[in-house]
Amino acid sequence: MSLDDTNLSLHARIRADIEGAILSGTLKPGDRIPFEHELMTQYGCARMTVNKALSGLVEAGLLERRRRAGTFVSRPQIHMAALAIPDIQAEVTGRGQIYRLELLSRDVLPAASVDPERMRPPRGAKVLALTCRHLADGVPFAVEERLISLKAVPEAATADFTEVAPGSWLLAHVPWTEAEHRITAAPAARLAGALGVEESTACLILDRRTWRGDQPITHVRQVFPGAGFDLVARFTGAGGAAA
Amino acid sequence: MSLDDTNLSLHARIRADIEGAILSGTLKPGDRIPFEHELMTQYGCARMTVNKALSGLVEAGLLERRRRAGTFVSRPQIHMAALAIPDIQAEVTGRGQIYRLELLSRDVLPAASVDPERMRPPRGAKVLALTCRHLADGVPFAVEERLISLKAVPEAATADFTEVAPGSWLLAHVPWTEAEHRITAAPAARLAGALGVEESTACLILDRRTWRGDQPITHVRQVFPGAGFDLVARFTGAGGAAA
DNA sequence: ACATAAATAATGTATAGACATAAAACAGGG
DNA sequence: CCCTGTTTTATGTCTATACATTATTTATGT
Repeated sequence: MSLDDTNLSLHARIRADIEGAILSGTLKPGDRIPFEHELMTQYGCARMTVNKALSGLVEAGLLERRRRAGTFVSRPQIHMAALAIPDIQAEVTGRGQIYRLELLSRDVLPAASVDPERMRPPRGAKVLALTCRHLADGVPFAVEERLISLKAVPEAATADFTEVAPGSWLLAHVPWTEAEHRITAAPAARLAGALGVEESTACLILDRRTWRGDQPITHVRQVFPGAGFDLVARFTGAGGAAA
Repeated sequence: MSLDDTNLSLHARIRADIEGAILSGTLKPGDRIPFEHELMTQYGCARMTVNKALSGLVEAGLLERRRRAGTFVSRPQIHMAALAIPDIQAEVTGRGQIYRLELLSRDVLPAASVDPERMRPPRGAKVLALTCRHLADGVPFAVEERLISLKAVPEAATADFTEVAPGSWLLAHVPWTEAEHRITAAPAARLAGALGVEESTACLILDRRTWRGDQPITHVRQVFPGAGFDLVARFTGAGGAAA
């Protein structure tokens, strides 16, 4: 089973063996893996050690366990992928380009005047509305329109967003518990000027909203001219099915 | 700590307590949580029980542990979200519309003539190239261009893709181990006719590739006219930071 | 003061047992 | 044949202990 006697701990080796068998296809979704008792004698260890290995794989979603029946390879149900939502500054500098931020507008709005489609701040709260342009080597890379609830993030009122991008600032300051992303395509339209493209240019639009419990924190719409950017989601996982 | 004495197991309760404290913000990223030894006396249990609770939270990415230093709330680095990649048929019927599939073209190509950007099939392998149109209530919903490696999926050569969409067929037949998704925006261009829109219409483009080990299985490019569709990723999780 | 060695304190791993729990298999009784 | 208990069995949880590992702190020698 484990030809290479690496320096892994025993439970990590058991785990790696099973994970490998699943990823290589030797074990297929729905297959039953040996009982804890069998693995225990097979590896010559205590049941807790086997249990810890299997528990990790259950947590990771590779296995399912049914009492009395045994432990089975999960059939990956919905096709999920880990989507890395990029920090724009990191994305630009990661490409070896020079990043620059421009703050195009900054306003404090009463909650009532905020489009409820974008954010539903608590009654009476104030909302900071920002428009920023991200540039890569001086060329517009993206424009973002952002709302920040000052009820949730009062410190934002005094933060200087001419140097640090609001996204990076929030990333470092405010924890969230829920997030929603919506990805669409649309023409640049009224943002064409700010992006330096034609009005009809196809753009990738990323809407992101975050909450802390019930309280909304921020909503941001980032608009990327189509040619310059794409989102990549890479997934290595349990024998799903190729769609 | 745990006011509601639910029917949870002890390690699950410890875990829930800490998870709750993180999600509610009582514990912030970077904070140190009590040592195992302290939690052990606090809950009146063995260290292994505490350890199991914490190990789960480490696996889930909520905690980080440093020997001799203690256990800390993670500062969530990259912003990840679970993205549900939709099955088009399910998406359409889920909206209460009638789904229909049209097979526009079907060819078998030698590996050498396949754009290596799309797929790198093994030498000498044949590749099935399909173009399909998905319709919702008779209106074009998406066009997909697909390559299927007949080396990896020989059964595809004889499958009837005029009824079942290739995506659904593969979903039911072929397990994968790795997948990559790339999301971009572009004008409809040469697919404008098939989609029934202007050439300049902004479209959402989803490129998906799947592998089984090193062997490529399929590549598909699905093109959605901008107005008709969006991808949604919802994430409830560990005290990340609001970007 | 500075490099080096020893003590310390936290997590990491593992053990051998125990009892709990739930679901499947098996038995009988109607 | 169906329904109902009873037994079996694999996982679920937990304990008390032991030693390993490693980064820090403290002590020590130059």
